[in-house]
Amino acid sequence: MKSPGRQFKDAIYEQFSRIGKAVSSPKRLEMLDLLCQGEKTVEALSKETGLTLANTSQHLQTLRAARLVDAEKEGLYVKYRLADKMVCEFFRTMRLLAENRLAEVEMIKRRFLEGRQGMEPVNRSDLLKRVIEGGVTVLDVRPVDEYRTGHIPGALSVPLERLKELLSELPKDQEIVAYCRGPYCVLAVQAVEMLQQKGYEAIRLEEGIQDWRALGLPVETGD
Amino acid sequence: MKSPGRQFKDAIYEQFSRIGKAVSSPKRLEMLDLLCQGEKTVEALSKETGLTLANTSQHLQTLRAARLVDAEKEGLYVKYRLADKMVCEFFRTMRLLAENRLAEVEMIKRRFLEGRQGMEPVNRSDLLKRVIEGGVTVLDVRPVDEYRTGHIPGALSVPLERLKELLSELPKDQEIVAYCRGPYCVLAVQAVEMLQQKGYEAIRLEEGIQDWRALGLPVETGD
DNA sequence: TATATATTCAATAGATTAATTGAATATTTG
DNA sequence: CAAATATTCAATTAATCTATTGAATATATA
Repeated sequence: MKSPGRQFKDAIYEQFSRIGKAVSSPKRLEMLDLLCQGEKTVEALSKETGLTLANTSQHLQTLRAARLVDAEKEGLYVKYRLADKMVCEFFRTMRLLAENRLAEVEMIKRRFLEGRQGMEPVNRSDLLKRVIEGGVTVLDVRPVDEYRTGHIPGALSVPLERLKELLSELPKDQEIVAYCRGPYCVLAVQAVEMLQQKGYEAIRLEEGIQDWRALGLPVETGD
Repeated sequence: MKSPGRQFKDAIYEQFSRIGKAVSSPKRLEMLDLLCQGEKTVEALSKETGLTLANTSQHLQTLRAARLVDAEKEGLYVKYRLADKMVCEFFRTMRLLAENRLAEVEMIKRRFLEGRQGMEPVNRSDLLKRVIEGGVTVLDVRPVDEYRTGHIPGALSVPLERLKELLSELPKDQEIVAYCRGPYCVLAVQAVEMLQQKGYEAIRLEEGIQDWRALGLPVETGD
């Protein structure tokens, strides 16, 4: 019936579509984004995404079937991690494509940030330069384990939940730059809001550690 | 109910998943791959993919809804093309990810090539070098319009259907290297089979023009 | 203006997928 | 060994997607 060439193509694109199917669900994409920050337990992913445990587990198994993530049992927990650094790059490419092609992404972002943190449309490359050159206090407001996996050199680890208690240790005379997982993580937004309320001059860096790395900038690991 | 942060994330990843859904169908992936070679009419894509016209049109509209392709009516035909060069890069990243992570891809390829063209596992970088340096006759066996959109410098345009009639113009004393759209296009495989039957020393270059470009090599356009 | 051609639209049936729920399994801790 | 915890499995329902068919639209040609 079908020519050998046709059968071959069908089989090949069928395989490619396994990747596509894996990244066709919003929740799975959110999980991949989170896993780009480092390994996570099912429970942690469940909390972050707002899905039930069973549901989270099922999505993770879909991702695993597409060979995008690996699972390993460690004691009572199962830890999931990206199967390859390439997955992270792929996700980033997809993210950039969506940002470039889908006007809705920019709109949703703008609507969310409206009214928050003074709405000032920061000059991003200028802010990046200041972060690179120093002279500002850089806060990494993600959970500690994500900080340990990789952070901007010189950044202080101040997880959002601990920000209040650590406020006293921050310099009042220097501008504070907070960053988190990337443009679609709200941790830094919340941190900046709190800091501004307390009278600090604080600003958010949209870039996450993946973007930082993609710019060819050095990444620090450990404490 | 949902926190603003949660609503924001849901909306954003929902948008990202539009891209994922678009590339979750084997046939749509095949179409994207074809469109990476240049613009095509609905009819042309229908013939290449083996889908009915109505079906092809529907898939193209799905791709257009995800803003991956653009359509333009030209006379009696509607021409579809990639909405952005980025789409091609994204597809390539996805292809490479699938090749790296899904062992099945390599298996399917091996099974198809088994028994054909002597099965010799060519040293690919060596072959590329010979193509770059010259000393071999390079044939582009894709349709002429794809050749015009971009081809390996110095390659001769010999569409597979015209290969038989153009045989006499090929040098018998030089090795012939045939290439087509890439590793999952069968045109070059068929060309090499025919050439070998006719007594030529012919070999297939797996790389398509996208891979060639990604290697930073120059691309020639026009005739 | 009538006809042919290329494409799209609309309706349908069958297949696949996601969320939900409750039960089952496996590991650790008391 | 029993209880607690983390994860997975299985079954169900609702929603979504794909392929198919036949009709409708739009452009070009005779």
